[in-house]
Amino acid sequence: MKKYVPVLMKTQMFAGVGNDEVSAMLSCLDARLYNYKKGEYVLRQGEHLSDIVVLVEGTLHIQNDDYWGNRSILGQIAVGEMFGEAYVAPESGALLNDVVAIEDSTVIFFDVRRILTTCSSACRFHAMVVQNMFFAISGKNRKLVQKLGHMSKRSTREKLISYLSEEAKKHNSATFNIPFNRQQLADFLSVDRSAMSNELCKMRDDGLIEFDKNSFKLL
Amino acid sequence: MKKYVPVLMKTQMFAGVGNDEVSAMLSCLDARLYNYKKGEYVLRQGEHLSDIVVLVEGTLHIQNDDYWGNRSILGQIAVGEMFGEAYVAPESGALLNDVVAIEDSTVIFFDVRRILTTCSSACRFHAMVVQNMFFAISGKNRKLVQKLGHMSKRSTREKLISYLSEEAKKHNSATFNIPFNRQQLADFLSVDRSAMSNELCKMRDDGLIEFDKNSFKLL
DNA sequence: ACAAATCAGTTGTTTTTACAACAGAATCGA
DNA sequence: TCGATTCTGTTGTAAAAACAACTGATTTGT
Repeated sequence: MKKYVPVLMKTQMFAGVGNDEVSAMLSCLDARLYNYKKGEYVLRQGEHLSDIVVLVEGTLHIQNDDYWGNRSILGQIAVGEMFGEAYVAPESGALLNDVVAIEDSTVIFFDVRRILTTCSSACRFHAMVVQNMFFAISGKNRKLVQKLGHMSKRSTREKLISYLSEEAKKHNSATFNIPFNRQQLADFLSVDRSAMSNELCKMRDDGLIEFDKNSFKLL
Repeated sequence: MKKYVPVLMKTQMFAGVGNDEVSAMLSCLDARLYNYKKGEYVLRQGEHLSDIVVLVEGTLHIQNDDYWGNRSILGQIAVGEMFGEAYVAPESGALLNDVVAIEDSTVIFFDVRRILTTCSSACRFHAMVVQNMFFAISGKNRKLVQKLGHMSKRSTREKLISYLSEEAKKHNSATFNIPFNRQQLADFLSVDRSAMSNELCKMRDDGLIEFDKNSFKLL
């Protein structure tokens, strides 16, 4: 376990916590290390979870199979990222997705109750971890709400307007660069790339926006 | 402030905390009470927030104006609900929405750092509040991810398949009732009601599902 | 520097969705 | 109970998006 302390130190969860403190907290947080071979399941749909999990080696996929067996990959988890935090609330019910190792992987499970219940003064940094976790989920929440705001628009143009307006607000300027190329933006907004490209040009023709590559200007 | 302790006790934030304890914690959490007349802004786009806010009287709307001034109402906040929790992380940047009182309203602001930094032993229930907050936002997260999973599907049929599959998993059964009528389900999935109704019937004709009112069965 | 790969825009066709308008069934209220 | 309202399904039409295929521009790697 000690081997992975440097990895843990770089995670959001342990941001600002020193090497020795992380080591000291491992037992206090009931950290358990597990290895998975490529193809093995880390978490299964239907299971109940009361741990927050951090990937310290390898790569994982979050997968979803619908009732008729169609599989879709919802996301990829890279080293240092945490998952499971959305399912740890007592009332959250069973997991609805699978988490699978797509290469040999190692994860560390942390009991959420041990995280949230500050223990003896032995771990002075415990409160810091709680804050880190809270802000991490809070930030995730914000991103989800924002994305949902765009996605809930019916037309491609409305989605673009929603997204671009928000970027302008974030940058506090009508001119800004976006962190996506066209395909990525289309994927982000769940629309067809060529249709979106087409719509962007129409919006330019209508005098709503100007753009050049990743640089946009709202008029 | 004391007047609203019974309201606070019913909130997710203070679940399981007794009357006297809530009262005692108000100062420890730096609770500040504000009144707003109908039409006044509780929070404004562009502001920075480091408080979690609980509505104790009235009704609020979360509004969003795009760059060209088109307003959309993202949601309504009822008595006992909290908001702002997605923006309290230090790195979250400015608010992107407005919160407006649509009738005379009263809210209580709680400094998030005071919540997360457990104080002296005076408030034994402080840890409980931290847990409550954590689970609340974690649960919100889960709902958002799930909804996003449906919304990211391109066609109405795929959205329905995604939603119905998930309901089946939740109920652990191929037969279940949904908590929406047709219009509400259409709004939830951001599609047209009549088109959705049409698609549901096609899915029935294709032998995928059976349904009667709110009761569905996957085949 | 050059070939290969990636990226952005364009066009035409097909499919899907939104929209509007309506009808029958179910529900609600007086 | 009766009228009004709400809910659900149906249909036709218009609008929009997806899809496929292609072009030229830009970037990348050797």
